[in-house]
Amino acid sequence: MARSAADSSAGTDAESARFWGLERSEQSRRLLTSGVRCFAVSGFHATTTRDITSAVGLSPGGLYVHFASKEQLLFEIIRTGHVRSLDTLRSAEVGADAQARLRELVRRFVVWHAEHHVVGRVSQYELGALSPQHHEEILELRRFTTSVFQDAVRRGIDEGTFADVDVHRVVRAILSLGVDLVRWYRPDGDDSPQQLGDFYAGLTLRMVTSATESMPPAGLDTA
Amino acid sequence: MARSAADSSAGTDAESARFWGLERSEQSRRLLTSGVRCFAVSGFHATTTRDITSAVGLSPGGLYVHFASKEQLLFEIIRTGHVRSLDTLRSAEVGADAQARLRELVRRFVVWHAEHHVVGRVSQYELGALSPQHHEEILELRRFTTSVFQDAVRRGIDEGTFADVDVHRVVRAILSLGVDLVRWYRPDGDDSPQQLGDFYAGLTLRMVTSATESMPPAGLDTA
DNA sequence: TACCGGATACTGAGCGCTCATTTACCAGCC
DNA sequence: GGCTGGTAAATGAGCGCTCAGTATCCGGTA
Repeated sequence: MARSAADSSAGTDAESARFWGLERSEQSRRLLTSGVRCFAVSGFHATTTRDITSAVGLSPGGLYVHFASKEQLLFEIIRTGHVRSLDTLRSAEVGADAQARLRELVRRFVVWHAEHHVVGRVSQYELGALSPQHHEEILELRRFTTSVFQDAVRRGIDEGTFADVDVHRVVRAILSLGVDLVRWYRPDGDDSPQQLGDFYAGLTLRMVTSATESMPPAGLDTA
Repeated sequence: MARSAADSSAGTDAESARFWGLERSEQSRRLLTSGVRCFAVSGFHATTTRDITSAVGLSPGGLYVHFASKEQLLFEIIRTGHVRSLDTLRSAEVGADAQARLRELVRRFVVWHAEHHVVGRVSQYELGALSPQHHEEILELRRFTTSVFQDAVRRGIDEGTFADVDVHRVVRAILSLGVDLVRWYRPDGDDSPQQLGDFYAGLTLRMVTSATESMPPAGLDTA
């Protein structure tokens, strides 16, 4: 059975510390976890500082001992979510052939988003509530993620393992499949994160290995 | 060139009337269109009745002549979005073979979400702001959409045209690709809605026609 | 051991403000 | 003269955040 306790990345204290960072105080981590839960359920603007703090037994003012503002708390959540997701991609083996490489990347990306679908939902849905500076900082992290996949696909094309697919389009499709998980995934559903990872990795490989059909070039309308 | 004026489904008065419904007054339709724009940019809770009404030259109270509440306005937007999207699926030819059928469904679904990505974003992202009753009503519409795709895939499997794929999983992937469009699609990007429709239709067919790899059955963890 | 000084964590009242909605009123118009 | 579509002002609730004050802990000192 899937580890249902890990679905919001705060199963145990040790897990929580590893996820949010060892340098943060336990109370800070509790507030982050509470924020994740509240933002995921109601969205940033509909959750109050009272909601967040009362869930960890603090009064409203207690939040400002640990964070400068509600928005800062959101930013720490979203940044950590993106960094952790990127970490799992970075720690993937590079040595294997292009097919194994892409398979592993997709698997990791999907597994991460399934296991951390609550953090993921906040990271994807509440971006618009960030300040422009914070927003830009997150977009920078995303460009990194995108380029990891693009490099993997390009490598397969160069090697001749993959068909001559449109890299941008295919990578966008791969990211869509992973990202959209956070919208519908439920830990009590039929699939474990690993099963979904395997399944989507299979889909992805079919996307890049089958022969390219005659596809109109980008920039021209077919109509 | 893609019809950029139609990207929020309110290019002309006639288009607007056809989209929102002929029975609605022009001012109502203007408010709906303004609501779409505001909700898409800032989200439901962060947009004020002033934002919505001032964009059409009304005072805040003017909204309540046409809608019972801000939530009701949101509901009308989301309901209409889902109904219109479903309409395009329903009006697709049934007669052709399973492959042509699925191709056409995906194409229509993708084209609709690209052309109406602003309405689509509100429909997908602001569901949580609806009242429980309204929320449930939307979920009902979604089940319809899902079953249209499921029937199409099942038909291909029964006919022997498609591989013996997992219908639930594949359809979820198809819906993910279409739905996630509203998150990233920009009308000034490289792809027109039709091109994306063709591209994703191609991906989808590869998903269902290639041989099934050895995939673990759902419900058991691979770990 | 006893005491002190200061840092840290937190409380909870409440300020200043904004919000959705209501109400009272008004102008055309069939 | 009521109906429709609108305004402006008022209402009351609730928001993020501040701040004066309290509790607790800890190292240094004698």
